[in-house]
Amino acid sequence: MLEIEYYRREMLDLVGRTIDHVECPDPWWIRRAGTPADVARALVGAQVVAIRRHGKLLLIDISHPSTGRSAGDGDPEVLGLRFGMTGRPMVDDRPPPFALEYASSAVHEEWVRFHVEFVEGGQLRILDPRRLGAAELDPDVSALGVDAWEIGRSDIDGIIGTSSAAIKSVLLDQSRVAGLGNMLVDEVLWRAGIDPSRRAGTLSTAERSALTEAVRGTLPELFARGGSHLGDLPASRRVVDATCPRDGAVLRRTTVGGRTTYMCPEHQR
DNA sequence: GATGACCTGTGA
DNA sequence: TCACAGGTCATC
Repeated sequence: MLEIEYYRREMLDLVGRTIDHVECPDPWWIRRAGTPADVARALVGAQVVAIRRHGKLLLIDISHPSTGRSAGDGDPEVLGLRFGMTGRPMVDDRPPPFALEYASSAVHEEWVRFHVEFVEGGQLRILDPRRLGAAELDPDVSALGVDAWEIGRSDIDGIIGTSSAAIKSVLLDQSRVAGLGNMLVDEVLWRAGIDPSRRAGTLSTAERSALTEAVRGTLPELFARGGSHLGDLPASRRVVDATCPRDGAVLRRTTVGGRTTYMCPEHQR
């Protein structure tokens, strides 16, 4: 999600431009939006009005000044972009501002899944080697939970509810809280001193406060450092026999919610 | 709520 | 050669 916020800021240059041409070399990548012809029909002639983010979903607000029609008559108002793990945008041929942890920084033409050219010049290209991302028209933002960046202490009880699932699974559930991925959740739970496999509903009031503060502290801090992989429990420690930077214990590698999980058996309980 | 499939580049 | 990465979705 931190990466998506970088992308959002990078793409702010597109605001005000009018879409002249759309290419969808990979129909798989736009499957949610229909066929390449559907997408072209929906986007060409539209103007980029704003670029927002909710969780991991990037939202491009568009208007259709040339048609003279008002909203609500069927024209899409939002283009949604999901980047998955390996997707990244290139704006006007500028490379993304940083490297991804699990993806090559190379630019292969065959990795371009989505390509938009603008009347005023320049273009937006989405590269996604592993094809985990997707484009979507008018995505249902209401299906997503509160944005993790905006989370407050009062949100936590609603997020956890009466869930008996592992707290890690709950935090990864985008419909409860949007924006936390596998590595960020591990980092947050490590900071809060909470075992990822703990049943969510069993968290005490103090633990819920610690969890909230961990989320609120971690996101701005790691954003400033440059990405999700640069936490105190960084990607470089997600290896066998790595030790906890807090107490020196050997980190445990487990599976929680179907995801590889690193945690400290000494201080996460 | 839990599990596995899906996508494919990467590194052992 | 093959396990693994993780966000999302289908299925139980």
